[in-house]
Amino acid sequence: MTPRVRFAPSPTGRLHIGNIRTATLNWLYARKHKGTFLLRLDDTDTVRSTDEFAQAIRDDLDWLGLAWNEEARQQDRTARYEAMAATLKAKGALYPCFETEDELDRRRKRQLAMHRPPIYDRAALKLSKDDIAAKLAAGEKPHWRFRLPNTSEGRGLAPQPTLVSWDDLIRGDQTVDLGSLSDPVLIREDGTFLYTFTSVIDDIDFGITHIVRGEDHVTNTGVQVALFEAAGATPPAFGHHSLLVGADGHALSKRLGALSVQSFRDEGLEPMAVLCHAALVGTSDAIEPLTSRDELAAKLDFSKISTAPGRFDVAELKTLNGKLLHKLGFADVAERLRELGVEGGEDFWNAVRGNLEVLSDARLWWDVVAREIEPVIEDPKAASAAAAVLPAEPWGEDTWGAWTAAIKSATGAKGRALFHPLRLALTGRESGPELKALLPLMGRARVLARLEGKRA
RNA sequence: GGUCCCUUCGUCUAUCGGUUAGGACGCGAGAUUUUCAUUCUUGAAAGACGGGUUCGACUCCCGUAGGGACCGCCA
Repeated sequence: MTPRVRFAPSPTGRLHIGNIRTATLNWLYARKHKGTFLLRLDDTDTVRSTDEFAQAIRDDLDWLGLAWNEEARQQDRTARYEAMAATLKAKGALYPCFETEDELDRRRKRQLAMHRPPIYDRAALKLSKDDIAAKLAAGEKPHWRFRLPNTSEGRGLAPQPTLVSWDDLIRGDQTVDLGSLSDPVLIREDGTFLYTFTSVIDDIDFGITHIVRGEDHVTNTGVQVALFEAAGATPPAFGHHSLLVGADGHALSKRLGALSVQSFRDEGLEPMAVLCHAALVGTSDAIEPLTSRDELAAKLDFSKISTAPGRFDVAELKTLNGKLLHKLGFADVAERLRELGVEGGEDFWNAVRGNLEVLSDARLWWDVVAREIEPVIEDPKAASAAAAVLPAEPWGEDTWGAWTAAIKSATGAKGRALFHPLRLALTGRESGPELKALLPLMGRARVLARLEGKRA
């Protein structure tokens, strides 16, 4: 059976590192097993969902190179949800409730204050048919809860545990006690559906075989397994990866905006670096730069994902980005270099790639070899002495050695005292690629001008 | 208040009752670069705390502390 997996973001915001990790894991799984990757936009929250966010999510996935085979929007599927709801109501799996949100909220707070679990007491289950008819006649609108199976129903009885178990792809044996949970609301007072419900119906209809999502869903999974069964379907396999925490070890949720795909794009990071980091962070594998998605997919192994929270550090991502760039060949970047206004060829790329953190840094070095920079002259006399022995063109890879040997015999300077001033004069920078490789790309006129302290 | 998960070098982690506790990032050193960066080699560096179980515990159990998740008419 080829797997069918899905990534189901709600279009209420941009994709961020936490989302991307889920998306990447799912995509890689489909890729590795030649399965299908479905993008499902969970937009049942019509107040917060927007088309703009939906499009931004598509753009972000495109940028990451996570192509999807099929796409669905929950807003398009209400007819199907209504049909399933009718079936479940007929079975008695869904029951109407008339408490207001305020009332439920107050009740929860009271329970918490009394140090009791904030669980719905199933009061609506005690409503008689006449009670319900009267309320409906009075214009009251019900919301509908899913009656979790086999739990005790109050009446002074001690709650009985109702255990739902599954063999989690990532966490191993998992058990959720439905007896400690409220019957979830599946249909709002206004007749619209909630995620817990729509997600299960979609997963059934789209034939999803593996649900890989964050640890924040483990309790949901307990409920949803019961829902799958109530709907007469066999639950798929589940895998719950740990969530990410920040470099300080605390929850990421407050600063997700700064960790959005958009911000990674803005900073000039490589999609492949983001993918590698997203797939490898929080696993027992080393976080290393891989240049192909297939290589990454081959490494994917859910059992290697830690159940402890993963630590995400942007600095680490940037380091990874640099290491990835250092591995890339000219052909991999040629087009994007041109877009950056860098016209250098393979010689140029090979000379500078070891000094890049982001690709746009190449522009700096292109300015150094082919455009204008401000030289830094520490000692004008030494600079003119160097200029005096600058070899005639044509220049090649031996030019640097010949020139510096000539300067050394003329001035007696050696080591750092010889090279550091030359680097500053020729590049305006403290560090950079080997000058041996840079020099021939600069050309004699430019070098001479810079040695005179002129912008060139 | 309840339920669940987690805790090994600075960081991410391997180990699944007997190991010189391994790797990666970062850091230090050396080599290359007659400079720096890159690259390569190499070094230092760890089992939260307290109790058990056991011939023997990082590994199993209990407790404490710390971290994470959930307990929504959000997803």
